[in-house]
Amino acid sequence: MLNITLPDGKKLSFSDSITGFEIAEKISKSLSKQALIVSVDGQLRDLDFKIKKDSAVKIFTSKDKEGLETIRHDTAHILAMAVQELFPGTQVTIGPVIEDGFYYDFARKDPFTKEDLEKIENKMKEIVDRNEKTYREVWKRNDAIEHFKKNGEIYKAEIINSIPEGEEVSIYFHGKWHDLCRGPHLSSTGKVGKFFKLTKVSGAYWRGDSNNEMLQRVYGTSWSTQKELDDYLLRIEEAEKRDHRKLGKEMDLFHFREESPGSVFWHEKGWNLFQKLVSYMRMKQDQAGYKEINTPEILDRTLWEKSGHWEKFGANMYTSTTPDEKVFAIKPMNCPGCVQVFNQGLKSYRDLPLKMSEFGKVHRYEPSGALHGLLRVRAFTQDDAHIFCTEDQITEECLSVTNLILEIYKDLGFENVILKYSDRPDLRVGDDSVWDKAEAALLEAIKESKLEYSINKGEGAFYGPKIEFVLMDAIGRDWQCGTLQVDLNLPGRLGASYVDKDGNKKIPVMLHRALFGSLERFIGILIENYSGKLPFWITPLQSVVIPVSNDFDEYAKNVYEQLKKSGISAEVDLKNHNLNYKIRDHSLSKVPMLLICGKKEVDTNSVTIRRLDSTKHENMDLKEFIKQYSAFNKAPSI
RNA sequence: GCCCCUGUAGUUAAAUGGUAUAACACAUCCAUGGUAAGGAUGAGUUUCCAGUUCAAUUCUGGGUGGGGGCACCA
Repeated sequence: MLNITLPDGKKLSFSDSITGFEIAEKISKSLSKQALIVSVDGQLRDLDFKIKKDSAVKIFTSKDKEGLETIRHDTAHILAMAVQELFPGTQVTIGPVIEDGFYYDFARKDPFTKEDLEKIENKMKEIVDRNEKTYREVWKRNDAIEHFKKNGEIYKAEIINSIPEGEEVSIYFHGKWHDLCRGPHLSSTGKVGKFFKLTKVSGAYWRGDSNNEMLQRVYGTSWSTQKELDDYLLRIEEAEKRDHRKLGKEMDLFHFREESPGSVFWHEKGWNLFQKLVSYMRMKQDQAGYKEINTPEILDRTLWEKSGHWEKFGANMYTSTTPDEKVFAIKPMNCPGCVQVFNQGLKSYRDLPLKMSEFGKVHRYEPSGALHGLLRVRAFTQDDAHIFCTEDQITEECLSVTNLILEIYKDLGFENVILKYSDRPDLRVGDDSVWDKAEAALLEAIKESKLEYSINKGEGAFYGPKIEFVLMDAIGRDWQCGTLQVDLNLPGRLGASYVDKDGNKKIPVMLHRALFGSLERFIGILIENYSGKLPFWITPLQSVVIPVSNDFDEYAKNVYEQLKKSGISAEVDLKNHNLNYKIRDHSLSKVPMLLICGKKEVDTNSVTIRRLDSTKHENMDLKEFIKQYSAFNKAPSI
């Protein structure tokens, strides 16, 4: 007698062993058609897995995450089958499911071309039509290793070798083709359907290690219906439309050029946006008790040696040798400079916590392949601050930083924030006992903040553990921005101290924090989040005054002058073009408000507002307009 | 840095072993227009360095930039 418990609590009894498929059949005919895999006591299994003891069973269809992931996993196998049929001698390695799809890494001398992808895709569809039956076998480890070695699959043999002793080595067959795989899989290749597409090819290191050889990775996406596939492809297209590199060009915000890869040439409007963010943050930080400072961009090599940067960060540093052969480094971080400001003059425990902020421009020699528009550059401005405090103050200061960050994100329209906590990396400075303390204090602050957090093992900075603030944008992508790091190492290395109550010198704790992280990067994120239609108060060009014809140029100029005085940014468009042309022109560059001036407006001393993405006309008295909109010209929390 | 793709006016693209085309933008002129492109005229271009060739923007190699990934990371 065998008792099966279903997720709704219902129990079914069977006399003998039973498979998931048979249970599904028992429940309903339609379920048996839709069933893809099962879980038995929480373990995902094939539909034909023989259940021999009392178990809790759940049946998954394509509507479940587990079902869809299995479809993707199977599509990856079919990809590997197709590649090996078309290109004999190609070795298979791994082919996992990823967000929205899957990939498979192959070892092959010749690279796959775009045409190859098409051929492979057609072959995959053929394999689905062949509807090859899937079955699972468990092999002895050594037999499996021998078998794959004999077939020239040295990567597979290596993978089997690294499977822990005692774990089953399962081999899945789709017809004759077979692969080492944990499973589970659909019962046949036909079950996968044809709602997939191969999206790109790229290189990828074997086992993710850049010391290893490079394999060829084929990416694909796979869904359970044509509509889901179409929706996904549309979503990708929509995301491309908000690419900040494209919008930055269209909106005339910035550009890059060959003479300085990874460094931004800010145009007037982009720089205006940049400055609006800076002055907003100055105001917020001033309210929160920060003192703004500024330190040199170029500092002597010896300081970087003392701080540990020369050794641990040297590969990313720009250096400069002067005519008299002295070596300086262009700062990749602001911290050593800030500590020097702290070191100047004697500090008392009464001065703590001392919060020093700096909009510091740093340069880092990033690997060329990492550069990506504003999101990853070689020269960027950190909205940095260093908080010198006592060990007892760490938790409280961390909490106040967290609150400031959340407030600022909210002002800019990001309310969905999670934390990532990273502890000690392999490459680090300082004793483990010091790390123990720093990690504990930071973790305590996180717990008190009550925010959701995840742990990244070994991802901390070389001088201390850190929290990263990750925000979610309008289309669900997450971006790492702010960071908060506890540092019990640098102040000691650089000789920072304060006089404590008892008259003895003590070494302060230093917290490093950045709110947006990099202004450049944050602007990129803002542009993508808003598709270029930024909140009014940070929009660089808020209005353009357009006369209906030259007859109204004087009035339009007058309106423009008044707007400028009120702090609303404006241009007046007196070019030889008609109204339609100008509306199109400024709409494409995403000016939120166009102010149309003709006879009617002159007569009533008013403007007609035409908003971006609206064809409504709204006539408003000019004084009233200025009063209303200059009030909107600041952050929500100010 | 590694793998693949790629570099043509300000921008987006087209074409070619005999130095190149269009649209938009720009300039001048005409038109003076009420909510997403009015018309005419004009000026402007093959990423750099080698090689092959009578001839290279085109073919080959390299540098460099850009893109998609990997690795790295704010």
